[in-house]
Amino acid sequence: MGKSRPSKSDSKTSRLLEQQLVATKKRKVAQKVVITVQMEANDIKQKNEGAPSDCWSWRKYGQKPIKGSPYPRGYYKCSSSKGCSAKKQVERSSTDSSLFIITYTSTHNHPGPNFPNKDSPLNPVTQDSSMTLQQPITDRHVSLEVNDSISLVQQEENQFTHKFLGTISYDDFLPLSYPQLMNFPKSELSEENDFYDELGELQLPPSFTSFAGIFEETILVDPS
DNA sequence: CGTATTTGACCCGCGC
DNA sequence: GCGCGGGTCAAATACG
Repeated sequence: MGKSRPSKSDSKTSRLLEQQLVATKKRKVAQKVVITVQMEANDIKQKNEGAPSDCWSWRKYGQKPIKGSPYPRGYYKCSSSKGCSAKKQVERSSTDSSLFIITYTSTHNHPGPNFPNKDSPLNPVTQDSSMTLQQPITDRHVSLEVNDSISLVQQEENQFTHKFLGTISYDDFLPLSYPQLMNFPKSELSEENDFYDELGELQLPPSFTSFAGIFEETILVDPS
């Protein structure tokens, strides 16, 4: 009978208050990484209808149809959501059903549940990032991208200006967990600058540069 | 029976 | 100010 949610406003209110408090107290730093995964129809038909699985466990908490796309977009949260605000969105390209667009937001606060062969995902990426790149490339190609500009797989210039597209194998950067990759020691970011400027001035360690396109977008919200 | 997914409602920001 | 598009919540259901 009851159609509307009873105590929705209450929880919402408290949550909103909390968010506001946080936003007011300290500026919020949001990170976003968009990667596009090209899979073969073979792979899709095999078993994984949805997105390729990474080493993290995700809990689906929503799905919405996207305007202009026949495929819906899935919203996932980290399974150990207690204290971990890592989120990801999985979407299929409207034109190429073999193209998956995965958007990662925030970072993990805990070690992954089952990590194949790496030390720990929480480790800063200072160890063997270059080694990963030398692994054989599998059949799935991945492109990583900064910002929410949705220009997909293109061969742009090799400069990491504000948009960079690289191609590495999916399995290669899996053990590194891309959200954690964004933990690299960046120079002090001016909080009042546009991220375009930021990305232009980003100083990446040499080993990192060879990663071909794993970047972050940092959004700074200043309460002023 | 416990946990993950489904699914419609709700909320919010933005453009007109 | 209103409508639209996108993101999240949470009750219900499916699944193990």
